Amino acid sequence: MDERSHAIDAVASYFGVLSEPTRIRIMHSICEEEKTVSQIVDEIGASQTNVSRHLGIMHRSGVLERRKDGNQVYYRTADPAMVDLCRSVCKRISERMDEKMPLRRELLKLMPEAASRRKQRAP
Amino acid sequence: MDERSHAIDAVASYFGVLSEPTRIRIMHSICEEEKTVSQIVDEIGASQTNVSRHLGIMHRSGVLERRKDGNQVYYRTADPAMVDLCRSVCKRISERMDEKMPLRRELLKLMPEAASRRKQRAP
DNA sequence: CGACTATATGATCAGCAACGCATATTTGTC
DNA sequence: GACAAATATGCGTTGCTGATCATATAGTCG
Repeated sequence: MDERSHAIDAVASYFGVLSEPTRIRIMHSICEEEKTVSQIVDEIGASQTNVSRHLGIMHRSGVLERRKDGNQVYYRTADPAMVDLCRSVCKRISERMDEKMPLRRELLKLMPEAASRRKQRAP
Repeated sequence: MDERSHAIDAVASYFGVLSEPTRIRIMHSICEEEKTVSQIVDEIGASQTNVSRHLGIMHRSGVLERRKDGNQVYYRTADPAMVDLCRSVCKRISERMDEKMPLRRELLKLMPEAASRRKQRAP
């Protein structure tokens, strides 16, 4: 494994950290201010086990930092620059979604169930 | 599944497309100019089947566009803005890698053959 | 038409990643 | 020390994903 491959793996791995809906929710939840595990659990509505696992993954891969305060653990984003970049990506994706489905909003108003059943996987 | 969940899934899914080393190689290979499948296969050194599959995934998820010319198929990036964003992310990750391994440069100086392999663009 | 090249795809298998459950660990409180 | 709260982790299950093989489709050339 040469240096280039290592760099490529690192980049892919980083994107992989952001490729989970739950982890995106976590990012969104704490991108402005640090929060405890319990707070995050309450906000995103996932099990404590699961949130703790995802936080561990994000922390080990350098996306998040942790701070312990007594009984609780606060997590925060490790790199403001990266957060901004991710924000830009998310924004751009939203724009593209709108371009591709301009009727989306209207459809959701007209047929909420059909619209939500509409698409399950976007491979 | 409400609208917010759908957006979150879309974002995670998009990052998922970029979470594969082979797909990062493909992106890197064609981010400047469109290329045929064969060209990409030769450049990144993966099987034709595999490259074709990854190209299919990237195309279906809107990352790439295709153009057919006779016998061959040209692929190109679909969104220059997104390419720039990804470039920024990659750059930032590299910086973070350097921060984490400050001895890296020194090690490379000590092992010249590794260093000489370091930065090679396809001719 | 037949041979050849370029690309895509169905079937299959292995590996991994996410989840839930139960449990461990740490810390605060009485 | 006993107990409760907050967080982490080992284990087993399950579903998704990527790689490979064989084959299909489409276009080119003679």
